[in-house]
Amino acid sequence: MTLAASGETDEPSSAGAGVVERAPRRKRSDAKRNLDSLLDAAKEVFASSGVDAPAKEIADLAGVGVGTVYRHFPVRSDLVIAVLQHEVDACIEEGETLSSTEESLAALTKWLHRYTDFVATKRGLAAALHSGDPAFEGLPSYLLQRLDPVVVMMLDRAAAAGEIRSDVTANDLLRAVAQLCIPGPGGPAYSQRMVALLVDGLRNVSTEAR
Amino acid sequence: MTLAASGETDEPSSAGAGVVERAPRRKRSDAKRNLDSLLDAAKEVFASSGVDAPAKEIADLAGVGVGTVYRHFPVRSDLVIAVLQHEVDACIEEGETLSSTEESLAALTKWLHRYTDFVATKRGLAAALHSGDPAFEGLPSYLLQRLDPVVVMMLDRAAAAGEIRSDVTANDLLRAVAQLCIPGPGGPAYSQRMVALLVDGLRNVSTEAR
DNA sequence: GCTGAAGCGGAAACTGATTCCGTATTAACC
DNA sequence: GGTTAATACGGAATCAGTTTCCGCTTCAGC
Repeated sequence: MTLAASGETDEPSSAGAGVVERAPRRKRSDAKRNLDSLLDAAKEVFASSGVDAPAKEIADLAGVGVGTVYRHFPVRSDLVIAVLQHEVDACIEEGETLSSTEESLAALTKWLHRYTDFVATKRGLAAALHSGDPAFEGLPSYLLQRLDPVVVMMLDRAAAAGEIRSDVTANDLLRAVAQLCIPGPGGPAYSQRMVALLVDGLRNVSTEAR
Repeated sequence: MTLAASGETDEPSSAGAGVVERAPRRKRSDAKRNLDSLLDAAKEVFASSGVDAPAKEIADLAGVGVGTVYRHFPVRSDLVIAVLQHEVDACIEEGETLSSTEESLAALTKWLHRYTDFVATKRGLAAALHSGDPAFEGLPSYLLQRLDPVVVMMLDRAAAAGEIRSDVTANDLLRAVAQLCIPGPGGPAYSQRMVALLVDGLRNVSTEAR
């Protein structure tokens, strides 16, 4: 986790071995307040105007200056990640749950549709993920890094059971799904249909690369 | 074909019935020259810097002012369409050829991979298609409108032969393929693999919506 | 050659991102 | 409760790119 601005703990960590160092002073309370309002504001603005909403809009809603936004979150993706954190965690947990309660293919399928819903539902997220905009550089790698383990697990289990081909990686899948979630006419329903098609392709063992 | 700035013919069309009208004067030769250099320059810049390259870059290479770019091509997508015209035509022709020389499923499959290559190879095109940027608004609809007929034909033929499910439209497919062509690690090879997966899903009749 | 319509160039206005720095606030220490 | 240095703040300034606009130039038609 390389979150630039997350809260740390309140306690200043005691100085390292040997070197005589002044204990770092505690984080300022107004900074903490601002960071909180910023996160709240961002969540709201992202939901209504998308993750690429102008920085000023977030700053205004949070009642701070733009400078404060950039100080806490030097790049846009830091802010997006901070806001999405919990939802991503929930996604991971659900993957683990499905894995342990469902048959291997069903678990994978259900989870992919759940993930599709997650990505397709966050305004501008899918587009940002593939925009190539340096402001969002950190996003794809963050999601991949977080989600990869669960997906690998589900994928391996289903492949071992012979339910799906084994020449597609978790990375491939996560990226493809997110691409199919880019909004357009048809809304999330379109994305779900295309993901279903992809999953059907996954089940087609006959054309597997060897 | 709703190309805003394409060449028209040299001859001013004679006036309509009844109304006495001064014959419109011929298009100025310098304007034609500029339009040509603009198209040449755009083709080059699009190839090297992507379809979202700054207007100034194109203007400079063409040896004209930015104003001239905007006069001929009020929105970016007009210019992109003008540049892609021939390649799209070629794509359509190839679809017709494949249709008449190949077995139905093979024709569809080959064509989709050919289309994948086309989209994945034009710098920034796939991203622009799904960017939602108003500057590119016209692009998706142009491509859809041009390509839809051939794809519908191939799709129908394969569906009639029972080779593929019939609950997926040409529109669905074209869009999905273009989404999977958005560049990233793995290059066009990734796109081709994912399109192959999608096609495999298409062949899976068992889960077809009824 | 004249003339006015058509077209030109590039400066100006605008939009949003990002940096910067003088000022305000705070934690720590007395 | 006062002092001080570190920290954080706000928003003006800067920057990059798009888009508009208008005085000047060039061309087609005569």
